[in-house]
Amino acid sequence: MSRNLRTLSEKDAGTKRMNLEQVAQKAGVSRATVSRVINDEQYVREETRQKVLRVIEEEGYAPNAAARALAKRQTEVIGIVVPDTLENILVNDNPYYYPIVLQGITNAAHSDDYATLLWMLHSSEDERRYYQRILKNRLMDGLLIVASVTTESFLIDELQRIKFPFVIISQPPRSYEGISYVGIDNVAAAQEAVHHLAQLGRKRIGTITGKMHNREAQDRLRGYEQGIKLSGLPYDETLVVEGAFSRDSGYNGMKYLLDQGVDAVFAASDVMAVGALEAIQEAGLHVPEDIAIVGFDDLPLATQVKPTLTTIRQPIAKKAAIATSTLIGLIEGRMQAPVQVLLPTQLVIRNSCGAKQKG
Amino acid sequence: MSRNLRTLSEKDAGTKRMNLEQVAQKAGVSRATVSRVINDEQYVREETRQKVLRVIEEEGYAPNAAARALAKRQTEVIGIVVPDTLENILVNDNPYYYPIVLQGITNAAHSDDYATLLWMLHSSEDERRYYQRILKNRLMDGLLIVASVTTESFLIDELQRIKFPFVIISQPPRSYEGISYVGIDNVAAAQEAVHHLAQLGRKRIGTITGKMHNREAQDRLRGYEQGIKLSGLPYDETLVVEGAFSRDSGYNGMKYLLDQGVDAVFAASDVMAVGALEAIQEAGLHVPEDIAIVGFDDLPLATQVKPTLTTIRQPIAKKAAIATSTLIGLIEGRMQAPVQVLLPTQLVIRNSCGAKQKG
DNA sequence: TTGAAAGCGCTAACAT
DNA sequence: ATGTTAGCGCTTTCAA
Repeated sequence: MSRNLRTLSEKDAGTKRMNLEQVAQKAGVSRATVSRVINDEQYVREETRQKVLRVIEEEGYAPNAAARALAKRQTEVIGIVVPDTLENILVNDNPYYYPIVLQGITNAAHSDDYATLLWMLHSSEDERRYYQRILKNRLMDGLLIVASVTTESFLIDELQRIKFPFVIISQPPRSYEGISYVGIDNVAAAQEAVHHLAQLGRKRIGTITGKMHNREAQDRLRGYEQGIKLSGLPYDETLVVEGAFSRDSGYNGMKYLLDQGVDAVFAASDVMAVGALEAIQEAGLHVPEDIAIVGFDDLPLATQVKPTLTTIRQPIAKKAAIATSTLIGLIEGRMQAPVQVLLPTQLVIRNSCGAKQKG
Repeated sequence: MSRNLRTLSEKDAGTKRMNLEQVAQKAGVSRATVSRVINDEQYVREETRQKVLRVIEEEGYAPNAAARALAKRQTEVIGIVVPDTLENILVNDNPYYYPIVLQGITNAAHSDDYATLLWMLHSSEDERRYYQRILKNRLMDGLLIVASVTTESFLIDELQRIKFPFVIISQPPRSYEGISYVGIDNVAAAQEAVHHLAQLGRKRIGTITGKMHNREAQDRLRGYEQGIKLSGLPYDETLVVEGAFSRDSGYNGMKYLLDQGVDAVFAASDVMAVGALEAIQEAGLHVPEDIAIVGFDDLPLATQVKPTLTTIRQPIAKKAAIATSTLIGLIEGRMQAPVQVLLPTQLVIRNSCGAKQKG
């Protein structure tokens, strides 16, 4: 016991921080005044403010976040929930997504002076426990959920029940009404991709979808259908094959589509597009001459393959940033849930679709 | 003003949480007893404990983290500093590293009931401000620094000055003495790689290094030198070319080494090894027949190229996990700084080195 | 424009 | 084994 005490005081020896009280004394004012200064409130005489500011600067004072959070009943911390195990992240072959999302979130959060608590699911842990741990943590004012293939419904239900502010990054399953999210318009994007291929004269346009329990996969398929119909082509469901967003599934899906004699393919992810590319080249065919490809995401990968990939670019960082400011708006009462945002995407034309004349 | 108040109370309507006091009342005990129960302390009669536990369960009570942190002067939160901009992360072509590290950290932290605050540098912000923001945040008990190519010396100096617990993931520059870190034994690893090539009969073994201001790059080069000498080969510095860990630099480095007539190459990263592979194949030569390659990292990439890459596997997640428990040990006074750990690596033999007979 | 004082929800002596 | 009490460092009325 006494040992613990000694250890603690020794540890703190060089670390001991000032508190409001001490700053107030040094500056010859009350704690309330110092509090007003650090919170940038009005009704502080400029002279007084300067005096206090000088002491703060000299002493390198920084307020104790826990005390502030306790008094304000607000922590200025938001949580980031990544409901995906590392295995999933790597298997999806899209390791870029999460770093970009995290960067987008922290960026936006920090510029509003919020810190971010990171929650990642790990494979050894069951989801229930994971979500419970998050829910028990009272150090957050709100939650950002990076949607995944796994089902975070328990978490969402709980959050709704206790009326805790949260925003989902990506569109949630259709069954969820009235929750806030920021996603992209997958239907419109896929439609544009397919329409583009049709405009280039392709007649038998196939598609390799994502896992169909996934909302984004569903919407991209819907966009494909609409694109086909709007282009005046016959809709042929034998040209639709279910993939899983991964390279392998793109490769295998393409093998199937080759048998169907397609002259173009819309892959619901760049990674699958690359898999498809391999299958085509292995079959001795050429892209885009024999078969045109359009992918989805615009990963760095898209420019690293030959031919470079025509693809749909989605604004990942922007999505994350908007979700973050939305959450903060919700927390601070400046916005009312649900806030639902769908961001536009952009068709990036490179060499795999044949729109560009070579040489 | 009154509007704000209304908004607040409305918002809290369904959210209002119990506090210790109320739990104590419901259970007919004092706050101290409830506190003992939730902190798993001894000296609580089993019967009492159960009674309290039941109320907690019924009411879904969870302690307020801010209040607890204030009283304990400990937050049970550690910070993760990623002093790399997204641009750097992507340019390094190793997007796998960070997700794995983050997973390793959160994993270990959560199992000790610590939460993790994530700090990422963004390109629009200067490093100084970034570090200052981190240092001002008083919501953390310690810091994990994911070492990078950029210089985090300001941060490290400050942390040392205020005696704030921190651990670096990867070996810091040699100029830092007495700080805690968890890295891998780069020298031994590189030496093993080179020795392996020599054992296979290779005589002119070149190397493509990382950026030489980087400690890991330096150590891998040192390991290369030692490996050459230990194998009884003449050390020839014209066989050393500086790369930058990126694919392009591997490609270009290999072009140079081809002119030097090497029969093997040790690339200080898998990504560079892949670049080198391309250069070799472009020159019409074969791997491993004409030139053998050993890489470093064992990324998923290593098994996705043809031939698959013989490489040094480093335990990234383990490194992160050990750094985390070390930090927590430091925070809780169970360990004394500096704690310096070097983890062993493992040579993974695949097809690019020629050790395996094909077919 | 400033100060006094009462919390915020919890922990940790100290008593009992 | 349990209760009492005094903080932890800040914010926020309220009064001056």
